[in-house]
Amino acid sequence: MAAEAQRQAWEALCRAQGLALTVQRRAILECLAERKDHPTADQIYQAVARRLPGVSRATVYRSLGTLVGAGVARKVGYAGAAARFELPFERHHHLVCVLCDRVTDFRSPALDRLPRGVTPGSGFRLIDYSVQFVGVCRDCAARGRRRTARQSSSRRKTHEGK
Amino acid sequence: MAAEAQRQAWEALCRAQGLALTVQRRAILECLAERKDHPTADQIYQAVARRLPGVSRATVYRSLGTLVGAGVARKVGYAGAAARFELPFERHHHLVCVLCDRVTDFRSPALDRLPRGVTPGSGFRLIDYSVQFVGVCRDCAARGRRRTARQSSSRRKTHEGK
DNA sequence: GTTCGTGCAAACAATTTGCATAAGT
DNA sequence: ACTTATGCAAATTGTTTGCACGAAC
Repeated sequence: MAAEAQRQAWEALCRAQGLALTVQRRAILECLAERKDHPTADQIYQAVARRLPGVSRATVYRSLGTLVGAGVARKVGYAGAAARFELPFERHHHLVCVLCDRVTDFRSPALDRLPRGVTPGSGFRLIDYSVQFVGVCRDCAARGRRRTARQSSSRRKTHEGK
Repeated sequence: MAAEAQRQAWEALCRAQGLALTVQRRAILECLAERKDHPTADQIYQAVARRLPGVSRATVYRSLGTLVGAGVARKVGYAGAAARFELPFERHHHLVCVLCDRVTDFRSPALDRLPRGVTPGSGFRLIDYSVQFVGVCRDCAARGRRRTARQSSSRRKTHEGK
């Protein structure tokens, strides 16, 4: 697996920008590397806390901010909902569920060379782009739900079960 | 101007779904129709409150939710930041600034026929899609800012001035 | 030894909710 | 009349911050 390569890549990135490689940051990055869903900051906190009891939620939020700023991690998700994170590997796009806010990756060769001649003009400094498909995910559709029942999110429990 | 047509369109939409056309909702929709930026719920609240003193922030949030659910309005914006809203007119895409969270419309014929053969498979019920360009907007680039100085947001003041 | 990062607790900001009242249809 | 929205206030949730201590370079 390319896990090792991936780790080295982010370590290099951090060092290049003078970011200290603390245990906490490593744990966060490893957490992101392990899961293919797009955890919220709080979910990451919980995962990290399992291996690293005593971490602070603040640290997770702060680190995520730093890592995103450094380009090591990426922030995705639906506006108005909790931010979700991922490691920026190969280009892909996102399916966002308006009901549960969950994000699913979506790859499509057809969409991969978008910015052909597309220059978000007038001084906009492009960092990244992706196509966002908004809709209702399979799970929510199956359950026939309607409202954004904002499933008693994080803070303590780890819902969003499978 | 097509303003009148637009208004009739959304009134029809609301009626079709049994949504009451209250003064508040009208005000909200008119506010959205008037401005070309993508106001946050709170900014909408403030605009509406100017013409309709006494409105409640809760009403604005609730109405926006309802309207989005009915397809009369659309929620856009950057994950983790305050949600922003717009009326869903002709297809367009968004430039999102990671520094100030502001959203700018971006039209591009090249991007308009995206979902050609693109089927976000496996049970995902597509409602809408758009390309999100993430980066630094001209203003922020000019100011050479760095951090998400989360400009002492809304609640009372109306920054984001231009 | 500095500088940068963490933990804690508290502050903030964004959004939601329960309930009684006031519209809308 | 009946149903659906509003206003108010309070509760939740998501995220940020100030400060003293501890860890990386």
